[in-house]
Amino acid sequence: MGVFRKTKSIELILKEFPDEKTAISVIELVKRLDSKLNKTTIYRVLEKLEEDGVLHCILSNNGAKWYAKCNCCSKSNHYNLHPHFECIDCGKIDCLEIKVQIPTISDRKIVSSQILFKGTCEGCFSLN
Amino acid sequence: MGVFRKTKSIELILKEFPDEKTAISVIELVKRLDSKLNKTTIYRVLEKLEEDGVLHCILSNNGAKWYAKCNCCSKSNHYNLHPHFECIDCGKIDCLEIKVQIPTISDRKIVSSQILFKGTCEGCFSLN
DNA sequence: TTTGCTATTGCAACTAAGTTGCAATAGTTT
DNA sequence: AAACTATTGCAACTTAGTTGCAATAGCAAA
Repeated sequence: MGVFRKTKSIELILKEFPDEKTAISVIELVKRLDSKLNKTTIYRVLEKLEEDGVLHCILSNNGAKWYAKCNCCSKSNHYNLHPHFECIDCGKIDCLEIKVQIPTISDRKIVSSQILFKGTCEGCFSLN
Repeated sequence: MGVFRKTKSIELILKEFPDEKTAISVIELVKRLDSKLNKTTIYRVLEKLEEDGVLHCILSNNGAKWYAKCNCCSKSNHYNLHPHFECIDCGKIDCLEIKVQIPTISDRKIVSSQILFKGTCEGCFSLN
């Protein structure tokens, strides 16, 4: 793809991503923009933004889709090897700026990875 | 839970797991056992077997649930830190017998992880 | 500014994974 | 054999995500 028109939908959706670390679930996005955009549009715009290297997709522990801004991706090469963190208390997911060593395995070729750590986030951690 | 009765359902479902490495998707399991078991039963038995440390659950790249036999879990402590591998050619998922270094992050406490590598598996690798 | 092209959107209907409530069935213990 | 209750099957439901199509709206050229 790549025929990018500056539409209201793209603007509204991107406005929901405040920084490069915080992810938002599609469900939350559909709820927030319910009065302004159709859910089909939201799904389609997210898909396109992912293809174009603007957002990347994360699967939460229960299988729901979350999205976050990319800060080092290109259209052709999604740098999706950074790990994510899901808080088991508040449920939020964010990107971790650390690298995890990808192993080499004989007879197999690893081309990408999906790493989700679960635990207690900063906010919930300090509440205890 | 833990009130384990030796039922036909448990026997039939466990029979589908040939070894400790190969995972099966719930969808595949429902298809295979369609004539013998109701899908509700399958979901419920899998959930219980997971709680009891007999099986563990893996999320595939598209969010579908897969299960595989545990070989070092207990009821109270699921050892689910081993990574999994999903083949982008044939789609199969299996368990990797390697350890991945879990990092420490300040202000957060990691209690579990979910690591999925994607690429080409042994079988598909040798076909190319 | 207007026209025309076509990417994008909204709508309604659909698909499919997974869940729920309840009555019937079948392990297990006495 | 009887009784207790965990387990199962069924049907109906929930909900994330998809599809087809007609209407709309960016954008470029005239």
